[in-house]
Amino acid sequence: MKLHTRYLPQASSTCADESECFACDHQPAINEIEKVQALVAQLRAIILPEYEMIPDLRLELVSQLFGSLQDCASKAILELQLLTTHPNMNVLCSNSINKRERIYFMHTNIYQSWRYGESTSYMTPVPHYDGHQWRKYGQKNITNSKHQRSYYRCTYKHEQNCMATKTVQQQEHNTTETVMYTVVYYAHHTCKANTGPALPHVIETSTPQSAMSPDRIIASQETVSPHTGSHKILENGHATQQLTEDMQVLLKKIACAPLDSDIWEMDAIL
DNA sequence: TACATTTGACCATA
DNA sequence: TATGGTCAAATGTA
Repeated sequence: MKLHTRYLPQASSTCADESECFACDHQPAINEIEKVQALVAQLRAIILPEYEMIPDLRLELVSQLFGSLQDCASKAILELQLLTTHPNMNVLCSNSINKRERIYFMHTNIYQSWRYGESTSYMTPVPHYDGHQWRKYGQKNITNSKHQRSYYRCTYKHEQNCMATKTVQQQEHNTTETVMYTVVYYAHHTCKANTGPALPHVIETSTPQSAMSPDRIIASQETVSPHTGSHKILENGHATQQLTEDMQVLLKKIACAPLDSDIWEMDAIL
């Protein structure tokens, strides 16, 4: 897409109308969402081992729900960062730009290349759980860093010519007790990750292009050992498909469950 | 035995 | 030449 700058007004350094401003300082909100992410990760670490003892549908469902929580938080952070860090985003603050012009700008190269461009980095306590299947192909010591950087490519690189890669590196200084990792994604997945017999021990987070529909959650599967972090594919064939269909029914039931219950009982829904 | 990870070597770039 | 990214053989695991 070619950028047409004629729609871009002079950037304003101040926000004329905060109620409609896209580019105010959202850092406090980002900080709070990052806390939520850390807490969810800790809660998952407590709960999932318990469900490991009961190998039924609930383990998969709980894993997916945790993944969805992380995904929501990550996308919220991404959107907020988008509106606070790009030097041209203050265009959106200008009082002289109308809604149509804003929409146009958000489809231009400046916005799109930054939003979906060469790389996207995230901070997360759970770097392996992003809803895609990755294969580690390298690990390097990085200068001035005591932690190694790991290199991953899409499992379907050769089968489907998917060029998505990512790097994972533990952060030097963590502000909380939770160990945080910097995950950098390069390129986008062009593969269909649901090929092959992958039964979900699914945890999905931080997927830049992911959608939150139950269909998307089912289709995007990563199998990860909760103890080693290594990726595994569990073979189940027909049983996998049946389980997946059951999961979709379950998710729909839960989606329709009353929200005003004092106690959220999965057994009642089941 | 198949597939994933590890790790040293190689390559590109600044 | 140092650094970081990728390759591929060796190794590990289920």
